[in-house]
Amino acid sequence: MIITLKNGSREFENGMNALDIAGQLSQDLKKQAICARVNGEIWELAKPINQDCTLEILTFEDDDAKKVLRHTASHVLAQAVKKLRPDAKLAIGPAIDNGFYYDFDVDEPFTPDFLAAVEKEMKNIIKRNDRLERFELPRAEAIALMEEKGEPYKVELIQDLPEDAVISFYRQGDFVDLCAGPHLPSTGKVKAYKLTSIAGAYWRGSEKNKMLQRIYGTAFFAKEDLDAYIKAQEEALKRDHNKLGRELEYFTTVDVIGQGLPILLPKGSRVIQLLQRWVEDTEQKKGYLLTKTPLMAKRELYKISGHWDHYLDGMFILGDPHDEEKECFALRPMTCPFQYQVYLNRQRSYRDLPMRLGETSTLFRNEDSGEMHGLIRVRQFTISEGHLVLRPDQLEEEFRGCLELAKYMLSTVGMLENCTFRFSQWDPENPKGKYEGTKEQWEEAQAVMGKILDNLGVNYSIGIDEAAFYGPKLDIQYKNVFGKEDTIVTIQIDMLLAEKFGMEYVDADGQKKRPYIIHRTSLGCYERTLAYLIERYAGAFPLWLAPEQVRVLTITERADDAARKVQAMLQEQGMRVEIDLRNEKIGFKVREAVTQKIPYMLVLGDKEVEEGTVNVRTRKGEVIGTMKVEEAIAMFLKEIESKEIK
RNA sequence: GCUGAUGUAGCUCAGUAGGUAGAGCGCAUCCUUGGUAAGGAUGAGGUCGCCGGUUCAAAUCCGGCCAUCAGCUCCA
Repeated sequence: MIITLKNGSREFENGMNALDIAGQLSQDLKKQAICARVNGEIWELAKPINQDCTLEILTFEDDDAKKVLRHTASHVLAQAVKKLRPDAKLAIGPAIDNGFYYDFDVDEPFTPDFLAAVEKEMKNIIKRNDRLERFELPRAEAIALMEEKGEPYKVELIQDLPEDAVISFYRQGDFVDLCAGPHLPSTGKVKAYKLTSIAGAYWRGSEKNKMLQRIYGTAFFAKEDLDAYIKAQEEALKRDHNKLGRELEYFTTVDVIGQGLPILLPKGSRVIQLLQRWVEDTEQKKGYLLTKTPLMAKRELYKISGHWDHYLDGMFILGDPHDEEKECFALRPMTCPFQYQVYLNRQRSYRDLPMRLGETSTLFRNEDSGEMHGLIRVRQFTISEGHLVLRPDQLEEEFRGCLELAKYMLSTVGMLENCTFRFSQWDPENPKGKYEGTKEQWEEAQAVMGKILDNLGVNYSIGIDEAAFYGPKLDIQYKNVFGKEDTIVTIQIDMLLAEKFGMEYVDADGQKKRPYIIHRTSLGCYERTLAYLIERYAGAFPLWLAPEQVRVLTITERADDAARKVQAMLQEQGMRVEIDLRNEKIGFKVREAVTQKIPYMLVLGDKEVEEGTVNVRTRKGEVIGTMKVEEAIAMFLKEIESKEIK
């Protein structure tokens, strides 16, 4: 058979497996081989190859190989847990980004001590270096085997497989698990691993099911890689906005105010104000009209929009929602029906379109108590909301404009390179009745949006059942330091709410027509953005966004007057400047300013006072040196103007 | 909402055989006027998250609630 390798084709004997072939290529490769990619599919090394194909021998560098290693590690974990707690029922144990987990049903929850014991037992299993042997069984026998082993969850999994599915198992020593594979040849290859945490997780991801115990872990091929990963994790957690944002006094929370209701302290408020002004000014240049609409409305508005039926639980209600006799209000969970009233204010012509409406809009959502997280998931937040009312022929051009605006915003604040794009679609099954509108309407909206995204060359993944109830979305996603992903910017096409609110325009032919609407944000939720920026910069904001840009530090009180003058000169230019006149040594003042991540320090002593200069130093420890105040100001203003990321 | 962990001074945390509390940082006052990441002394500051129970006695044991953290579910 002819095997196409990375660097050319070669002939091999029929029936050889990937490991044998690797051995013929080089002994090093054979040693490092973890699995193989045969015609794009991941294969175990031991699987015989019987026909011409392309073959890639995968080492740990490859993401797919890491998955195989980690998947095998999850089996080792399960085997160890079964040894120590034979009563544990096995659920599922896949590889995930950066690691793996396994879910168990146990009467007594796992403890950290137990985790340590499991790690130890895993070591024994790895030492024994048992081979992982694959075998297949017919459906009835597969079910019988799992029933005999007392694994009801596995039985359920088998029962849900399609009739024609191949049902495979993997055996390592005395442990057998239902599994499609592929796996490493033996447990001894799991060299560097660590169990990281215990958590609850619902069986099959549904809150209606029993909550199981999940053990998370990670595995690498080499100890150094594991250590590096653990160190990187620790470093990442130091940037956690929920810690750093409080330490640096960007925000705080207070029990008596309540969950999900953070208080923005002066520094956090300043950053958000700077972002807001910039967003509003930029949108104005892009032709957006500014609106300011109420934060609450009568229940009747939400009945029209559909929120009353779909999201009553998510709203803060003022009054008795079930007493139809009395007036009942609700705080707004979104801006759409409010901003639509601006459009509806009078009859609109096709000449009025596109109409781009923007609003810095505060929203209220009654999130479940377990959902809140620092500034990323909160119950009251402010977004750069906007709705574009369009003729069909304007849809693509305006969608492009929204996407370009969002990308400009995200790249300016330094976040774009870590964003991913998700085309959020409905679930045609619509099991919970979440989505309104007809199949035809959904298919049309998704087709239009898909075409636009493809035309714009957006590199997106598809998220099924992630759409809004009224239409599909392009969600721009961002990950926090824990690797948890949330939406930072969203651009949505809506064909339902326009109809519900009776929005129309008179076209050139005199006919009344239904406009398309784009819902969009340009920089998303300001609280969330602030959180990500704190993590992105570890609190060291670019000069234009830094709440305190410059601090003037005096060496002796003889410099106090000069320091005040310098502060006044910088403030005159619109800069945010504080002075530190305290009776402390310069080293102490510098240390404090650096700890607080102030971009620039201006040191003033007798020498500078005499010369009328300032001594400029950065938070990175770079002493730029002595210069005239005017020179320093010019340098700062240039950096502010450019929004440079240093 | 669910699972687990946590809650002691403004902050970070000590306080296991139940006997009404400690440190560092910060804060205040005083001394020190110094040259680029911590000068020194003194002092103030706590219903030990809240409510209830057990006990002669609870920060410590038990129960309920509130809040925080991680994960799950959710996220218009």
